[in-house]
Amino acid sequence: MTSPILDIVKSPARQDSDQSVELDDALGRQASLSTALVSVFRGNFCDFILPNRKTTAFKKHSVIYDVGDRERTLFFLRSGFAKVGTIAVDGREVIYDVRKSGDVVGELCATEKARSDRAVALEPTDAVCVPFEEVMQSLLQQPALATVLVDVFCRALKEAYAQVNSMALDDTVHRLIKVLSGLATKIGQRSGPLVQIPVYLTQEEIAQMAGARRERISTALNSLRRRGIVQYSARGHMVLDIDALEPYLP
Amino acid sequence: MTSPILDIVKSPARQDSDQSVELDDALGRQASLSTALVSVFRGNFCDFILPNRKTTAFKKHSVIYDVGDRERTLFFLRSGFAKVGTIAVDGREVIYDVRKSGDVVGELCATEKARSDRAVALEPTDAVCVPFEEVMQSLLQQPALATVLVDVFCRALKEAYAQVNSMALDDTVHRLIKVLSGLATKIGQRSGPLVQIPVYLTQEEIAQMAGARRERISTALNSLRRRGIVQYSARGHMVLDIDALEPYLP
DNA sequence: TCGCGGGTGTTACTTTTGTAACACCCGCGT
DNA sequence: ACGCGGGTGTTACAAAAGTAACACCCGCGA
Repeated sequence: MTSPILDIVKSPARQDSDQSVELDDALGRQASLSTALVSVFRGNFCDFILPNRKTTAFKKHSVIYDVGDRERTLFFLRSGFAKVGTIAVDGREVIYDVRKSGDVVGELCATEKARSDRAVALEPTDAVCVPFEEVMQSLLQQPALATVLVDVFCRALKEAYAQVNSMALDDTVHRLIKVLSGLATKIGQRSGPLVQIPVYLTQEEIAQMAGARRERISTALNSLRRRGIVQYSARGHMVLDIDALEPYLP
Repeated sequence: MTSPILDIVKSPARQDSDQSVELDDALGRQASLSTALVSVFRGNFCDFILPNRKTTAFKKHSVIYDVGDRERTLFFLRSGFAKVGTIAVDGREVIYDVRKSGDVVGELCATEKARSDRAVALEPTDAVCVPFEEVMQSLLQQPALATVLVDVFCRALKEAYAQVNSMALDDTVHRLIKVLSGLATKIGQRSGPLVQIPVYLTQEEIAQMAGARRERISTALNSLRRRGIVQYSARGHMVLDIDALEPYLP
């Protein structure tokens, strides 16, 4: 993954004063505003399910599980990031969500024999892999954990519905804005009015999240940059100005 | 709700031989091919949660719960049909799903303080209303029920993702086809190669399920009728020829 | 019985989106 | 050092979807 920032920053589309801002990992690592998936490591989930299990390391871009897989296991992310989505028969890709350490991935196998979705590591990622059967068994011994599991599903469901809304009602630009602000609240690292997205996502991937063509996203992104809503940090990571973003939101 | 069948059947768009077929309630009521939401009445859910509770009757078109509601209760449908969806600030509506007796409705309140969705009875509908708290409590006493609840959420999530796929990848006609075949498998009543949809849905509602304008749905529906995929029964209920439908599906 | 309201069918027009094609820039490996 | 490949920016053009407007048909209630 190269980081063609200079290209972007100097591109003909640039007309204003957004210097590539200096944020990278400088202010990062502080409280992210994640509200997406409950951290399954609180609520004793870790105490019950995770101890004495080895974590598996996934390399960047490696497939954690894929469409058609028949193994039924949940992945508890301990570090890194993963995109979850699917690939249609014709090869076109859709991304439902990006998840980070503390989130679960692979929940859908609860009702499936063969997976209909897939997850791919966006960065080097460590995960604890637990067979679905064993998750359900620890639920029998520790019923309070059910709350956590229900919460995981419920949040995912709510977000999926939000995505349906956006696709049904919004145009490309507003879908993009929702994708970006979703990323900001889920995995963003805040510093003042700016939020940095700590993973590198290609325009193609953003397009797959927004349900639009990459070319449109490219144009929309530049229009947002001219309005000061989007910038790029030194490492090519996106930085959002949430104050500037908010007025466009609902 | 009027049933303008004659209008439809005799409309200028008609060019072939689809007589309004005689099926209504004649062959109905037999095993529907529902696979959508697990019947929560199996698996002892009813034994534990539902006995000694009164069922509430909802009139056709009455709102079971609405966007913004702060009460947290699940509704276990015992008869009838309900659409679940939402209304945007500008009034535009989106429908996520149609559910029938045996299904739950209102699950989303598990993580919300204020509901972001709404459910409306499509027919006179009876439901057992159970506060979410009590559901979780019976889970503590009867941990095996967790399987059922997880299943409910997981199926809803899987279907929501399918909807996202369709909106991202399909054009209007294919989205319509998926909506129809989804209705067929969820609430359809089968008789031979034909499946009847036992609720009356306006084109507007179908459009809200497909994420498209009513006008397009009207046209697409007529094109499907000319191809023999869709017919109307005597009471204005849709009837699908699943054999004719299948080739268009994936 | 007359008119109204709701649902449907259809069309001309506008807007949005997708498609195709290409140029550019960069970093990397040969 | 050079070229290649991947990611980005941009445009002209074609296709799809939304908009607006209207006609029709029906059932129902005044």
